[in-house]
Amino acid sequence: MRELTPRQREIVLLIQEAIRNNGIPPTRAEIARALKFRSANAAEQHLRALERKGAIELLRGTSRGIRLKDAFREGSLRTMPGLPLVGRVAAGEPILAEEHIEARHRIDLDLFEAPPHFLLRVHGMSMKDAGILDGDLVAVHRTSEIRNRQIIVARLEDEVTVKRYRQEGHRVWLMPANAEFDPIEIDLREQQFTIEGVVVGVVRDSMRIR
Amino acid sequence: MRELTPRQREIVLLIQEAIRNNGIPPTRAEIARALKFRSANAAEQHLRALERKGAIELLRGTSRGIRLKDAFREGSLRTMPGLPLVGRVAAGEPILAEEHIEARHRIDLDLFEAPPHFLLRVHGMSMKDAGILDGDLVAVHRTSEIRNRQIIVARLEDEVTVKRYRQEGHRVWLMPANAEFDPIEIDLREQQFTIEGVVVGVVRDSMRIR
DNA sequence: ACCGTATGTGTATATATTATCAGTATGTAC
DNA sequence: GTACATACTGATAATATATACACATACGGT
Repeated sequence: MRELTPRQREIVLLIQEAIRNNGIPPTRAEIARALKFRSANAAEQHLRALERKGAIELLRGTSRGIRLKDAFREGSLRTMPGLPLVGRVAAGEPILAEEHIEARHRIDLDLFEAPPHFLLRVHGMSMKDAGILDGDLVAVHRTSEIRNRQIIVARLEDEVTVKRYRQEGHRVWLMPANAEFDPIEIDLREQQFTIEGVVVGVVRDSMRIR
Repeated sequence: MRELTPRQREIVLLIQEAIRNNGIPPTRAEIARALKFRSANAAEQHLRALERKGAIELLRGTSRGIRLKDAFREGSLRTMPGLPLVGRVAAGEPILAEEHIEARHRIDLDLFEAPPHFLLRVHGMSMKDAGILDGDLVAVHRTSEIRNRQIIVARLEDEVTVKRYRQEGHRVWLMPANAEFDPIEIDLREQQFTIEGVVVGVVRDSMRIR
């Protein structure tokens, strides 16, 4: 999508404001009035340009038929169903299978350093020293590009696990953050091993006394 | 506000759906079409009734000028400014003073066991063993009703601190969750001590390698 | 020099939409 | 029994709105 011009950004802001304040998008005449155009057609031209650039969608023959595209819609949280919360994952099934989705939670995505794609409930205390406790939710960004020492979500023989990643050549260690647990060593040439994503955040939803 | 009739509820649902799907409220004719009225005036009459009952507001002389009142608006998250994120708090100032609010973050409130009122950035490692690390955000529910062993946000001589609470008579201990730190003992008869709230959750927004 | 895009003015028109008037029918509160 | 809200049909007037067409200026790229 090409960049919007300053004037075009003003139009988008105006549309957002109208929706926020009045609950309805503006008419061409209202846009013209707000920006002191003497002709409503100036607004029409701007809207056409914004549609060409993919910022909005115009519903033909419909009054106030201006729809902001996702990237320009405010509070996309509202329309967003929310991040799926994945509980226990059964053997052999994809991690985001509908059956595993216990709930959906809406969270500002820009709270995290990379946008999470789902939340996963962690079982066990193997990452205790990294501040990830039993029952915590980890926010996971799906990617296979990971670096050493990042905390990742991996799948090892149908078991989903959260560990710190370390690789040297064809050998991978999944390092717990708890002295009571032992590292898991994997030989990439021999073993089935899938990286589901990288942990970008933690949400603890219960402060039960431990 | 009087109860809505079943038919009136249908109209409200239709308006919500139109806003959700198209981004704009429906016209009288569109309502009539959807509900198979043969006259748009039926829709008009329903809208007038809904306005009398306070469910909607009609903008006169405005196409699609239907505004849902708060109680009927979906996704109130959208209009919600979000939880204030409180950074360092200066001495002598209220914790929620505007100057301390670094940002606002929208999070489903029902994610936590009690609705949080604000987020507070934690400094230091004194609660490490409770899974609260330096830089974490704690979700705080403002209340002064607290029980022993709960993790609370307190203010001690203009210092804001997160600790586990323990009280016996007029003596209070603020217990760190880290052997390297010492408990803080307070005599309620002598010292200034304010409870800002109870920690109901934790959000870690950066997984920097520690 | 010429073209495309951005940014407008000004006029006109078809149509989308609100709004009002005149009815019909049903239930319910008083 | 009669007032009043609900739940519609049907028609029409008034106006709100989208959209097309003609024209102007400025600016950057080729």
